[in-house]
Amino acid sequence: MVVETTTYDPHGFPPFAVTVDVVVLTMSDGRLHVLLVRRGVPPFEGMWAIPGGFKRPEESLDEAAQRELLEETGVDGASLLRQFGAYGDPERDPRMNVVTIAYIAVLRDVQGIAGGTDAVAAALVPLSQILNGKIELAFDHAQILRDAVERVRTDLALTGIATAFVGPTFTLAELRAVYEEVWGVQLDAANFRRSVLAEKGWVISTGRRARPGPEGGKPAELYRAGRMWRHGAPIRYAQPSGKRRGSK
Amino acid sequence: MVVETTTYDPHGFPPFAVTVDVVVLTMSDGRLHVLLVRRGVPPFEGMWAIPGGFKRPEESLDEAAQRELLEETGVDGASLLRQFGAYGDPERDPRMNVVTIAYIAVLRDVQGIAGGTDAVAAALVPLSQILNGKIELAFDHAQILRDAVERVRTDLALTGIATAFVGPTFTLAELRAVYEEVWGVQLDAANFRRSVLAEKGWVISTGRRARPGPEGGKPAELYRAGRMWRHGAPIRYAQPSGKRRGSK
DNA sequence: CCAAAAGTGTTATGTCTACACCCATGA
DNA sequence: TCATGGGTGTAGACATAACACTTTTGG
Repeated sequence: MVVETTTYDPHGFPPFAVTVDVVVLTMSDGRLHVLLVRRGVPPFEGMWAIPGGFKRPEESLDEAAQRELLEETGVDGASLLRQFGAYGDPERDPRMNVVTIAYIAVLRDVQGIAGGTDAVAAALVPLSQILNGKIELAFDHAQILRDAVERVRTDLALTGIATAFVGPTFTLAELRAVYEEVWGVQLDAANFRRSVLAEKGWVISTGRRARPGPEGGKPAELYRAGRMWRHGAPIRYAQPSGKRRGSK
Repeated sequence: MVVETTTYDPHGFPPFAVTVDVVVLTMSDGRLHVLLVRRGVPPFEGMWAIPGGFKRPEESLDEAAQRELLEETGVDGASLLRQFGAYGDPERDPRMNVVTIAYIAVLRDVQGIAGGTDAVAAALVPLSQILNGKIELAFDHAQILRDAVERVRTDLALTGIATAFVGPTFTLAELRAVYEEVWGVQLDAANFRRSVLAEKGWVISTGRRARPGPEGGKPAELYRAGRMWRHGAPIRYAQPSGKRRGSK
């Protein structure tokens, strides 16, 4: 079979449609949200779906994902995109054979994130609504989304993805909230702080301070992300065993 | 653009060829090896390439990978296959637009691993020969292989992939050798043993013992993999900082 | 007997966790 | 002044790394 696999005829191949889907994740109101679009035509008319579109012959997969992200959110950021899976079951689209390459894009919460697109058709939906089955998604998009969340969970401990959820400057409480929400745990604020500050290069103090919330409290120091996040993360994966406390 | 992405015409899409490539990794003679096939026709005639082939319209990506693995190695094991990336640069195949979905398959070393295929055209090649550029690969296969190795490295700490490199029963030295070779580190045999035996469910003693090597030594106990490997690995990632010693 | 590799014991060091306590702010 | 969250200190539990030492084999 080696011969077959290495000497294929350029013209005798089965053609497929190739699409790129982008799972846009963001932290809104302390909760993980995903950007979904509502389908206007069959199949799955009226259902929510992950935004995506055809790969063009002249662009790479990464470029296609970047283009889709720009079209859907107005955000131009190749660095935010991360490919995490390909889906090609013959039945995944009832009309035709479609192979889709799925990407994750982590954005910090932006008001009017769906501004560049039709406001009625796109919305930020709380992830919990989908994971618990309250909202059904078109095609195999529920599975794709579950896989995306799982990938973000592991990437949180392995890469600097956490800093993509927060703004260019952030408090350590904001950063901690990302880990707590994505992993579903409570992290000790004191120990979290020490882990992140232990090594120079994770977070860099800006000297400025955030305004306390409406209920008071000491103003938190504002940091920006250091270079170390390119090589990993300072926080290890914590089991979601709710026996921890914050700094309430 | 939402409308465009959700209402595409089933007949107006750009067609692509979709292939599945399988990076078959194995531990041979204490070294990580990859199964390659030699191309018999242009382009890249005579060069080594990762085995693969077209996805068929009626099969899923996983099934296509499983079929390719069976055809190339005679091994039937869906559980060994792990999808890790998709590659679709327009220029990656000079003849046509090909999107390939790449899989890793970890096998224990088998004599005649390429037995089901043309023996002249397939071979197990030491990974070092490719990573250091001694052997050039066709297409973007060098990149695919680098990505595969990187994925195996992280999976080693996160999944039970280490046990796929060894046989159904194995000594702890064999298991340790997998980590040492893939990570490029030396692990303390005593501490490795304790980590793996600390929790019941990683390895299970068979009661039998392996024959010592040609240079003597105490016969090592033979273990089989427990159920815990489904949920992770007992060994944490160790930096390749050669300042450790084995139990020589 | 010796060399080699498996396997056990031990100890210093480092990391993690939990929680007490102080600080700075809004109301 | 009180409530709220930011930020520091610290003691015990736990994990890790290093390596001495014992065991069991082949030659």
